[in-house]
Amino acid sequence: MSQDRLSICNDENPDAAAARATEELLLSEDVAVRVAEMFKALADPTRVRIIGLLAHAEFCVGDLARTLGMTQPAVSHQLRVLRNLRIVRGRKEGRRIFYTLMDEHVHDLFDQGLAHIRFG
Amino acid sequence: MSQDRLSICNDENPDAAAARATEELLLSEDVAVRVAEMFKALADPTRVRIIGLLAHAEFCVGDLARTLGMTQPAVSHQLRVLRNLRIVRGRKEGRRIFYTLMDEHVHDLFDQGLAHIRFG
DNA sequence: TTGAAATATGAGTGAATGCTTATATTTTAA
DNA sequence: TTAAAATATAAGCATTCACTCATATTTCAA
Repeated sequence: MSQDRLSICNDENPDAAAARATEELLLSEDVAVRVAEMFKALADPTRVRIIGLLAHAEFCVGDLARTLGMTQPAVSHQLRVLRNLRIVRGRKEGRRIFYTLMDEHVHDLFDQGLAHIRFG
Repeated sequence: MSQDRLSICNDENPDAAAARATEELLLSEDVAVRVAEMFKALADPTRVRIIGLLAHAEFCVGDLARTLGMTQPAVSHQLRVLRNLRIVRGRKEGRRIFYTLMDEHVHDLFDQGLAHIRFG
C-alpha cells in the first residue's frame, strides 16, 4: 500500500541506539532457519506438484510416480523430505501407502503462491 | 477443515478415464517451476532475515551486512538473487544503494510463514 | 586528481540437493 | 512357502548453492 516509511543507514547516523533498534528488527537465527525450512518444502517443482496433487486427494506412491512421470524411488525420496518436514503423512493400506497433506498451513501457502503466479 | 474426499489409486482402477482425470490435477512443468522459484526466495535463512528487515524499512547494503553479521559480498550476492527474482529493488543514492521490498505478495507469504512458525 | 568508501562481480570451494540404479522390506497371492 | 507387488532405503553422481577472498566500478572528498 504505502511506501516504506523508514530508511535505515546507521553509517550516517552512527548512534548505538539506532543500531540496537535495527537489531531488534532482525529475526533470530532459530526462527529464520525454521521459516526457511518450511518454505524449502515448496521450493522444488517436484514437491510443488506433489503438494498440488495431495491438495485434491490422497494418492498412493505408484500413482504419484505415474502421474508425475518419475521413477518410484525419486518420488519416495521427495515424500520422505515432506514427511520429515511434517507436511505429509502416510496411511498404510495393504501393501500400498496413501499420502495426505498433514499441514493446512502449507496448503494455504501453496494456494497463495499459486495465485501469485497465475494472477500475479 | 474436512479430510480429503478422494483417494487415488489407478492401479486398483486401471481405467484410462481415471488416469486422465488424475493428470488434469497435475500442475504443468512451467507453473510448477515458477511457483518453486518464488518459494526459493524464502527458502534460505539469510534471505528470510533480509526480507524480514526490508519488511520494516529500506536498508543500505552496509547496514544489512552489519545487522546480519555477515560480509558485504555475501549480502550482495543474496540481494542479487532477490533482485533477479524481482522481489527486491535498489534505489541508488550517492554511493549507497537502498534496498526495498518490491513484491507485496512475497511480503504476505513471509508474514504467513512466520505466523505459522510462531503460532503453528 | 588521487584516495577512500560503498557496492558489485567473479572465481573457487565445500556442502546440500535431486536424481539414478540396486537392494531391502513388507504384504498379498499362488 | 515362494514369488511378485508396492514401497523404502542406500550409495553414487552431477548440479546447485551459499559462502569466501580478491578485484572491479562508481562516487565522494581532500
